[in-house]
Amino acid sequence: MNISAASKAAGLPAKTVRYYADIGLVPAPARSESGYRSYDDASVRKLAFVRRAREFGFSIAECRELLGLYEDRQRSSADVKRIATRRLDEIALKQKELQSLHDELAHLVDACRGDDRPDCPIIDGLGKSTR
Amino acid sequence: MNISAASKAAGLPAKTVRYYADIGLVPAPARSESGYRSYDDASVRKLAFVRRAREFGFSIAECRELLGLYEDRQRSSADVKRIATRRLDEIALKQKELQSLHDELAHLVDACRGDDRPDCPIIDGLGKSTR
DNA sequence: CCTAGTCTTTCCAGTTACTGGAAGGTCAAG
DNA sequence: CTTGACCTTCCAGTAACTGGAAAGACTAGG
Repeated sequence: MNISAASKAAGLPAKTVRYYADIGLVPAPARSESGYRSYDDASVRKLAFVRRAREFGFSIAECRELLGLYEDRQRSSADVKRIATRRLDEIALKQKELQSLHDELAHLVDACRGDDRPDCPIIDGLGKSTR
Repeated sequence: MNISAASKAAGLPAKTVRYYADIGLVPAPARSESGYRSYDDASVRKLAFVRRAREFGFSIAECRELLGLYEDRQRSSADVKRIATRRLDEIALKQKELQSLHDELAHLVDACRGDDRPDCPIIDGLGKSTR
């Protein structure tokens, strides 16, 4: 499988696939005689695993950790749960922040007539410091 | 006012205050004889305005736009409302994504015993492609 | 067999929004 | 007069890619 087929199968841009090998996140793939990278199903699964983990917001460093656990037949699921739970806490925090952001901004937008007059509650609201 | 007083008043790190002038987001401040930057209340207000806008998730480019409107006595509040509403839509989208992320991950964590056995639903769940 | 078009390669640079750190000048207190 | 806190500039690094140029490889059509 050449890089574009593999990248399609994994759901990642080819550039990113190369990049992940460059930084050693995944092992460098075998090469054809002419130098083309060639991928098998196992590498594609690993790449897709990383894509999913990235979509879950895990950093590259965390993906490295998770991939290690993914490959380690001896790993305990406690390790994985610890990492995932931390991530879950972060997500919850982000949700709260986003909610108050949304509420504040929505309030400002509501208060704005949106006409051609220079008087604007949004601008005024942004100007008011919360600190 | 020297930079550290101004940065404290605006709620930004001094490095960031310098940076904002470097990229021309805010005008370069006056200098003392010895070369120290000196700020007045108006500049601090502008910096705080940017901080708030950044906290709302506006990009530097959008802040530039908003600052322009902030300073333009002729601007219509329709312009501002347009930008803020777009941002609000983005926030709502982000919230939805975060929610499904949270649900999926929470489901995996729930299904995980978190013991020392190598069998782990989180790892398995990440491995399963959604595409 | 040639050619056009699509892959693929490497490498370098740019993105976003800062942040860290070194080397050195300035200022106020004791 | 020396210490220590501030200030300056400049260079480099971060995260995680993304874009693009230049050049080699492969495939199908004529």
